[in-house]
Amino acid sequence: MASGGGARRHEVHAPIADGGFLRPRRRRSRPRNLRPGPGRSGGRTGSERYRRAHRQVDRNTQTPPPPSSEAGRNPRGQSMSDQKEIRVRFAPSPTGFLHVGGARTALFNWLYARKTGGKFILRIEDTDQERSTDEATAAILRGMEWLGLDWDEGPNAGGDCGPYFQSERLDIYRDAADKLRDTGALYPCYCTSDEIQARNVAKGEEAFAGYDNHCRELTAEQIATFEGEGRKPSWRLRTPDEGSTFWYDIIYDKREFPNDALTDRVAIKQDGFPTYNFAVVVDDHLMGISHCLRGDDHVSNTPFQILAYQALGWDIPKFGHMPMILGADRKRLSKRHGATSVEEFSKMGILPDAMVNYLALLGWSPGGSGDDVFARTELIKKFSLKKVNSAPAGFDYDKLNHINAQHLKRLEPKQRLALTLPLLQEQGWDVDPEWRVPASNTQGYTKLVLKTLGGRFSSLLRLPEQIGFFFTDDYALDEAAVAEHLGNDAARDRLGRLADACERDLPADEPATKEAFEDVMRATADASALEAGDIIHPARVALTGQTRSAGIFEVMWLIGTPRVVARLRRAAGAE
RNA sequence: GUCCCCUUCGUCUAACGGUUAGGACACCGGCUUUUCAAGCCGGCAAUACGGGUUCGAUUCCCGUAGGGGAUGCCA
Repeated sequence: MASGGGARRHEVHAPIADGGFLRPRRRRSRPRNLRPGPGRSGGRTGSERYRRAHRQVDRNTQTPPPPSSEAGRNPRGQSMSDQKEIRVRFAPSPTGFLHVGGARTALFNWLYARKTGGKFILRIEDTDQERSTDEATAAILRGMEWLGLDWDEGPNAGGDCGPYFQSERLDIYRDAADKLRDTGALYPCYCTSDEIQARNVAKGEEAFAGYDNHCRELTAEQIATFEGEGRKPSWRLRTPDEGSTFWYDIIYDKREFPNDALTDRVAIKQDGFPTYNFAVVVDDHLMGISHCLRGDDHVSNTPFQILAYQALGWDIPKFGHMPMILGADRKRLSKRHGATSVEEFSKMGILPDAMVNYLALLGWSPGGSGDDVFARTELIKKFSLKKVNSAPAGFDYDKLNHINAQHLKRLEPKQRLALTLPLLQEQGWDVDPEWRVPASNTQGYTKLVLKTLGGRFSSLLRLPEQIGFFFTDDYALDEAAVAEHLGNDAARDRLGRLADACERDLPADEPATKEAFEDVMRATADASALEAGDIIHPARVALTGQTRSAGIFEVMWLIGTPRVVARLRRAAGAE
């Protein structure tokens, strides 16, 4: 933990840190080498140059930007990024499936790009060799495709700023790191995390209290000793001890961190890979990212990243940190809350458009009053980063289901058919010419079946049970319904009479209309001095196996006379 | 421990410092109907707490409580 010393620190250690201003500016003699070369060890940790370099961008650490100008929200007090092309990105690390939090982050970036005519870039952050897998990358890509979040640059899409896998950009990070080593902004640290923790504990602090800047001013001898022991350094970014680092967050407005609370974080790991915090800066800059929109959990990484931009002498993008998504219990969303990967939602019968609609509503709102159901195009039209909330949002399955049902209901007949046909195939359902139904093929028949569903077409999962009895005689029977409506002689007798009437009064060789079925049904009821309902309810159970269905006369019309009669007789004969 | 953030009906949220605090989900009731949905109509339900500032605070400030995040050579 940086304490005391302040700016004087650099002076005090000048003999060590500043190897000599007469020295020719160091070339990258071993650009691929992440360790200090033998001749380098004295090297200039470069306090002087570091200070100078840092002063140039000090605007960003101490002086507030000009007040109340249009550019006032720009950390650098410039308006140029307002004219710059808008480029945003989603940068998942492939350590698992695409979960709702990541999907929402991706969505907001996508919406912003589509809204502004900017570019949406997908970058895979696979610098963690231990945890990154190809399967996870594939799963994330699948998830993105399912959601319909198409990217303009990235895997399978190409682009001028590739490669889009961080693991293929190691040279690039090395060059950037070399630049920083030259200025002394990066210095070697030989501590292991165990050692750091042990020191923290020894000082009476918590083990995870952070790095204590132990190796900040190592002498040449010390470095030589460590190297002699065969230790390899990580490279940490020197952070200032005074002042503060701040930015104007698109969502939170001003965010400020006192520099003395910042520790020197690792930029290049011992294995030569960059840390996330370093790679993200290099990539965002090189890929021309104008707006860095990400989860709220990155807020405390931002000062470090800003410092890295400054050390590199690069423009700083705008940052926007969106609230987290929590479970219904306000805890971080996890498996025990139910589905968390977008593919699970797909299996649950959620439409991509509905998922996108619901996710957009988590932390964002179009404002005003009215319906919350929006088509994708409406979402793009209405979306605004300014309306993004700063409070974490809880995930609500009820609302997701409602929005899904609404999207399902608004589908065109053609779209409904397209969703249903594969389902039919799965079940092996087909239309039989013997049925005497008003359609000659499965597709036409299904179209009619779906039409009867009307507003009942609200769940893909329930669909098979909703329409099964149209296609097969082997449909499920609701036992309670059977017991209640078909469990007595009177009801069975009525169904027998209805079957008789159907055979007697309906045309034998052609499909009967639903009106004809209704006439027969009502006439049968009248003849026995019954209410129509007394015969309709048992008939529904007999014909569909359920107490609830589409209008019964339409059902009969689509099932066809032979099957109607057979099912009625079967029920009538049941004991 | 330290740093940062958040807090409006149960949930998602709206509200230039002046509103009967609005909408959506869920829930309840009614209408409609051959059932179930759908649809339509109606109902229940909130500014976390305590102090300020102000003629007036959901809104601005401070504190408290609760929640979240960070504090990694994970991203």
